Amino acid sequence: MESFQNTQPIYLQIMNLIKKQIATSVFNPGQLLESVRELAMIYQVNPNTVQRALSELEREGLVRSERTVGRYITKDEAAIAQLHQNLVDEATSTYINNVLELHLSPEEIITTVKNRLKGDNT
Amino acid sequence: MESFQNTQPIYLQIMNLIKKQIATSVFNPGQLLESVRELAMIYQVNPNTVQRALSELEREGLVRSERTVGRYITKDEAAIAQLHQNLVDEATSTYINNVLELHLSPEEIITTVKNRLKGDNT
DNA sequence: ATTATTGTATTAGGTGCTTAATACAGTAAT
DNA sequence: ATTACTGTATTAAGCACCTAATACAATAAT
Repeated sequence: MESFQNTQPIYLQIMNLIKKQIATSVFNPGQLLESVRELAMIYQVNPNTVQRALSELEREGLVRSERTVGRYITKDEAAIAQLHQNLVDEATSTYINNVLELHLSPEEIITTVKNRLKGDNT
Repeated sequence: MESFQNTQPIYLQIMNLIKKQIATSVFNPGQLLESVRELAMIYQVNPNTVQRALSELEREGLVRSERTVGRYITKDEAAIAQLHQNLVDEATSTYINNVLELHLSPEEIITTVKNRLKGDNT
């Protein structure tokens, strides 16, 4: 049960979602993933779209497929730690670039983040 | 002369680009904008794509078109200030949500941002 | 052996985005 | 008046993404 934006390909959004779940141990190393058809039901999308997302994740080495059994999350915990770090770094870089382009000073950026964390505005 | 991602519609990327330029006074209030055909040359895209982006910006009240003269940036400086604030808020919300989902604590978020600002990693 | 599940592949159709090629009406300058 | 520029509109084509409907080979459980 997930909803997706229409401004970005769904298969990319699913990839990012699963990456986050791997990086935060929602899926544990070596764990068997839900089947393509199950995930398609959960996400309310076509099985082909899930297949596309998982194939890309496999190409990146984060999951591997056992042809008639299912898909497993990688056991490589170092790779998972690296994934987590990359996701944090990428998000941070994107954000800092954005607000620098909006002419915020480093001090203003810090206070902006602090204020948002205080207010807990989700 | 701009390059765009292929994961998001170009007209949306152009909208965001122009919004930033309005919010940071690259374009001043009331200023005449480059023509559709000029912008298409600059961005290396089809005039129709620029037209689409500018139409949406007009719908949001940020530019207005003088039918056979050109397009003007809004004179409403309060609206521009509001635009700037909205862009900052939206970027910050998106970022905080992202890193919270990655299980970073508020303290870790602050130090991550500070470190990135120190390192000046663009 | 049969049944249900797995990943994978194929075909067809629909939609949105982008490009290309024109065209038109109105303004400004010569 | 002519010329060159505006925004705007239309048509056709191509492409990526998504869906729907199947199908197949291999595994696991009964």
